[in-house]
Amino acid sequence: MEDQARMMSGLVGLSGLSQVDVGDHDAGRKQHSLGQPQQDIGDILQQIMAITDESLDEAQARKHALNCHRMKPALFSVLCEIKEKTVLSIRGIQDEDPPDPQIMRLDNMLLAEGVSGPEKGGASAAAAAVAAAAAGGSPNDGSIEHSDYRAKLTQIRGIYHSELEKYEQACSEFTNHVMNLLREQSRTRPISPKEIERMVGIIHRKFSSIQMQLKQSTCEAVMILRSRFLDARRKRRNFNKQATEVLNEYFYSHLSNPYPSEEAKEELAKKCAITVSQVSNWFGNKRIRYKKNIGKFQEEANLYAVKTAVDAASVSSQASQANSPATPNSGSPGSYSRPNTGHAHPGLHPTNGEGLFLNPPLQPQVDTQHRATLLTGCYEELPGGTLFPPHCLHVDSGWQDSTDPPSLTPPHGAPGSVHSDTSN
DNA sequence: AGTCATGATTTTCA
DNA sequence: TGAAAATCATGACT
Repeated sequence: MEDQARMMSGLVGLSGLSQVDVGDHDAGRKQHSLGQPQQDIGDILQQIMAITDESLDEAQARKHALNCHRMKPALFSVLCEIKEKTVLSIRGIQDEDPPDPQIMRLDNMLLAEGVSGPEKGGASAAAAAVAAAAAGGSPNDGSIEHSDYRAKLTQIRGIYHSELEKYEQACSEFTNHVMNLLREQSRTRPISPKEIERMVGIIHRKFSSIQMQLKQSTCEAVMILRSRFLDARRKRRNFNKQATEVLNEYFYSHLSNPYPSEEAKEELAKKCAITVSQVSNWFGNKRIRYKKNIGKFQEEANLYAVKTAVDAASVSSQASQANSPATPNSGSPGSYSRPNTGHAHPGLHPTNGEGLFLNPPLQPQVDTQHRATLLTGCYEELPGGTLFPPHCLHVDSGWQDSTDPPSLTPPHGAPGSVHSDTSN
């Protein structure tokens, strides 16, 4: 019996080499309950402590001695019996963990943001999504910001993958190490495959919690990057002077119907080096602000009326010199006329427009030579020196349907190269 | 710091 | 779905 106890203490000591709990406590407890004197515990502990001082060779030799001990088979069977009675330590352990919803959420998020998943599609898709969300920002530095965003996302992606790889490598290394250890120990004490499995599960759970932290940090980083990028679109930059002029020219020359069609918006956007949505914003703001305070915009309106009239006159005189003036604005290169005529925005404007305009023919229509002439003539007829009558607007019902198709005015003084100063 | 102008966003509506 | 209206946010100016 003394031999057996010594052997057991040796076994416990050996198992102490591993920092992993492999059921040694059960053995220790059982040993105590088998009636061993209390002081033996002290001996065992001493041996456990002593084993750390032993060299590897000594430990191996000791292990070998234990394995060759004549009582070893007997001890092994006793341990098996003990094990049988203590399977409860294994019982109740869930074999299969349901997938953690938190990890699933993080995974989905990382996939959507282009951090995990296929390299190319993911990152560029996310960048495209952000680009789309940021539509309305300046096209110039927008591309810079997009590339900046992409670069940062790639950086995050790189760090995430390298860290993930490290974790996975460490996890598999540690798992292998523990499994080898357990397999080796299984020669001296009973270790069921299920126990090994359980141990592997514990290790994987530990590592997956670390991975979750990594995923969480990565998600946070992407969110911060994203919010920073998207916040940039709120940063307002004034359009440059030329862009404002172009927009104002269109607005005041189509004051009767300041609703540019999609094509016109695209043309304007191109001319002003801004996006179509910015053009829409501008017209939306302009209409509402003009309507709210017509008086304030009177001077501006006059200014652009004169400007467009003068430009139209000069354009038409050039055209008459060079060509037949019969159809001065049709089909000529640079013409901004649109093919569709009539109601460009059916249903968008109130239908009660009849009689809203006190002087509809006075609308500055500079699309044709005749209209330009008419326009300049009209100014003289206007009383009180008011060049641009605000009457074309019915405040309650908005703008009347124009008899004139919404077309862009000829590119008077069109800026060949408009640069956004904003850099907006 | 206060004010105004103006581009962008959000809400509401037809 | 696009426009109106309200609101936010920022730049420029004083």
